[in-house]
Amino acid sequence: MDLAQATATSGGDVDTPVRAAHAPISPATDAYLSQQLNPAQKDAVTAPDGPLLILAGAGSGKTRVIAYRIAFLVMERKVPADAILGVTFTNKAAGEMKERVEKLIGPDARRVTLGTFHAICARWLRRYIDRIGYDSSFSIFDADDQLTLLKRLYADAGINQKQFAPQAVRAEISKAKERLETPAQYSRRAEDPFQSAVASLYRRYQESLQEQNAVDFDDLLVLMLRVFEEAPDVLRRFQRQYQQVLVDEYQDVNKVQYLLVKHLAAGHRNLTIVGDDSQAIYGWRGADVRYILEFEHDFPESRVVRLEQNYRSTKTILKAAQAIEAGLSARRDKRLWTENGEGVPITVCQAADERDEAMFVAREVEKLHNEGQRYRDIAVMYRMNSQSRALEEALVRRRLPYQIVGGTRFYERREIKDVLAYLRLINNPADAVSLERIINVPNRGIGDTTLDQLRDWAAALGIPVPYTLKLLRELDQAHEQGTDRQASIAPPFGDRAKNQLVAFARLMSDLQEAGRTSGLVELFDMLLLRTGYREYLANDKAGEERWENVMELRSVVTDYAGMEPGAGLRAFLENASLVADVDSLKAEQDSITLLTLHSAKGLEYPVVFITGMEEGIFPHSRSQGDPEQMDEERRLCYVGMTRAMQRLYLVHCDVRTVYGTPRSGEPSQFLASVPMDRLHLVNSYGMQAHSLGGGQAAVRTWSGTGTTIGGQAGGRGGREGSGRPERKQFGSLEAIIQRTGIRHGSDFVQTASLTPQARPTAATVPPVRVPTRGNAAPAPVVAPAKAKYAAGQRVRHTSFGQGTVLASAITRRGEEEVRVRFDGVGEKTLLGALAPMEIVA
DNA sequence: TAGTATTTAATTTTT
DNA sequence: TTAAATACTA
Repeated sequence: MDLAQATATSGGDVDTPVRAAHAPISPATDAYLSQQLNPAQKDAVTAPDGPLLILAGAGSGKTRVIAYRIAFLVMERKVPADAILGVTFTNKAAGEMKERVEKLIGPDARRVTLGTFHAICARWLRRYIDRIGYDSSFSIFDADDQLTLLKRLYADAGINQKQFAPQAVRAEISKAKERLETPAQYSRRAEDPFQSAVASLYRRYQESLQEQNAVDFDDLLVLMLRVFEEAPDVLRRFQRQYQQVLVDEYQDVNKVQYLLVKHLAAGHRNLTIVGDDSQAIYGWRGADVRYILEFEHDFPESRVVRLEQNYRSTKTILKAAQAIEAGLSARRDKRLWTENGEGVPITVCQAADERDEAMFVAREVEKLHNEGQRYRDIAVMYRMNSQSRALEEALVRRRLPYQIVGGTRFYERREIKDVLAYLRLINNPADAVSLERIINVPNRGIGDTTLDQLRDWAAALGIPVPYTLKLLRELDQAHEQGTDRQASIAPPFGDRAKNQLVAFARLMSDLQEAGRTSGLVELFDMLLLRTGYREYLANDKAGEERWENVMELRSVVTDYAGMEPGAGLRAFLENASLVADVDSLKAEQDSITLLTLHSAKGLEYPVVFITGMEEGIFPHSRSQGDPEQMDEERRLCYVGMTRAMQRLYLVHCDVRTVYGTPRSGEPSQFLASVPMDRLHLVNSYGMQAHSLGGGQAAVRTWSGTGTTIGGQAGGRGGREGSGRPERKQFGSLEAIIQRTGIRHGSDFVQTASLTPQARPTAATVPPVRVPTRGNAAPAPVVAPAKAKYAAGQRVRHTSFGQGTVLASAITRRGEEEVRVRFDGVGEKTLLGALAPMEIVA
């Protein structure tokens, strides 16, 4: 029996008032819920109207609870489905929620409003943004568009890019918006030169957005809030429509989202929020845990339900995660427990470097798969997207199927952005950022000079750039018809440039016409055809693949084929702007999932690997020194570990190559928090790491002295007391030269890194080919007249002892690369300056 | 103007 | 390592 049947059999309630909020629950429903839910979950689901705070620990079944509560509200409390508003963190979560509710109450579920804050606000703004001076065909700018716009504004504001990184300015503006500061308010607060620069940029930025009828991600929320505040009738409408508001992941809500929720629930106060302060990981995005911690302050009459039984993880995993949690400096008291078994110990692996780490993961995955584990049950997580590369390589090499979340996202690919820019411009002719993106893509001979002239002309006329194009077309048309018409200021272009501009303007106007009349798929095809985009891609190295991506986009477009021309385009664009990476995760596909710890929020897997458990990586170096940020890293670790159901692997490397240079890394402090009796220590071959000895020694290694750089050569692992050799890093070329004793200009030079003055002519030093590491193609370099090491030489290294030089070469970087066989240790390739060796004989 | 060569800079996490 | 900005050449 499902909930629908249960309530149906309870009978007789149909005539009772629409919302009998505190009415007793019908016995049938009650019995059904008791059977489906534990007592706390049932309390949460059946809680009476009014503010409700559900503190849901990891794996405590909160999605289930929200779905049941929505179903309960509809079926038992007779709240119309379209009077329920549910906010989730991702679109995927919204989709899943909808499915679950549909299973409980049937097709009515589709009338529930479910989505992310951004998606919901975008939808609402389409209807009401005209109240605050925008047009409903507004473009949504992503971070990339924001940067493009900012860079454009730099010149106008007389600021140069070297001084203040556009990235930093973008982040600062975003923060200001999250605090609801207008440019004027920000300007008043500005103290240092950076802030003054931002103040002026922020003002122009916002003006420019409005001028081109565009909004950024923050605006979606901020402007919706403004609508609420400036158009009370709209707010009242929403308040009336949504009798019940539910918000998931409330610990990651920011000020604007908080205020939106508060406004919506202000009348009836039927607000259900769900969250876990220990899982707050978006502080950097303006989220503030205080909103969940102080919920009861905000809503004194609120009811609190704690979900403390974990159904997901083994006792071992839960204990370990709680040990991480216990290290937080501030948290709400919780007691998460589980009836699940102890399970297997957590595996901690010490790998040599990221390739070794990836190897370990791949090998382990293979082993598990041979034991019957499905690939789709396995996830590999990391702190930064850049860490995925080595993992991918290893998985490809072993031919293991995987899907990756994030990285270069589909919608951020150049070809996709190009096509989207066309579509955006068709939808919103004022969109200058899109216009400038594609005005010369494919090449139309409209270069920088022409573009500058166009902008100057627009400025002189005092109209936005996109309209000057329209004007130019009209002038041209008038000219052809003999009814000559003059612009107040004559267009400054040469004939060639003018013709190209007019042709482009015609093209766009034709496409815009098609946008109004044709279906979306026809429009899409026409756009590709008329622009010659395919031919353009043919010249590209990766043209084939790019074209496939365009075709993939076309298949997405077909989903909107049935809609009205304008509306379909709008819906498609909106969706394209707001999809998150996790949204595209395919659960059905049997493949390993690679994703960042942040994207892993809300997901669960039987087997979880967390890689890069090193100081500086996780916790990230940018967080070190700031207790609040360190707490957030720790919560992130907690989130990651609690994704695991049965098996958890924590992997760290001795050496990791960051931006091309290897660095030694100490094991993450988080590893030291994990109770030793829950661990199984291995090397990258999955073998028990004897050298780590008893737990105590290992813990000491982790928390204190660190491990040896490249210590994998012999007995892998941190030998207690071996100490950590000083961190040796390549600095400037000067430093290299100093350290290696090679003088540039005379002894050797290589072309790429040296200053032009020092670059020799080809005649003086003939290029030779030298062997490089691995099987990579030999790098063409200039032969050193005198390298430090020569084949056959005996050398001594601080970590590896004595050895014999096999070969030596100067790399493109100007580093001397030396291959040495160390006595009893095998062959190693070393960069001279990274690991200087003493020449013995 | 377009294409190529070279230099420089940047690297957290995302709706 | 690589993307993006810049300089240079055809």
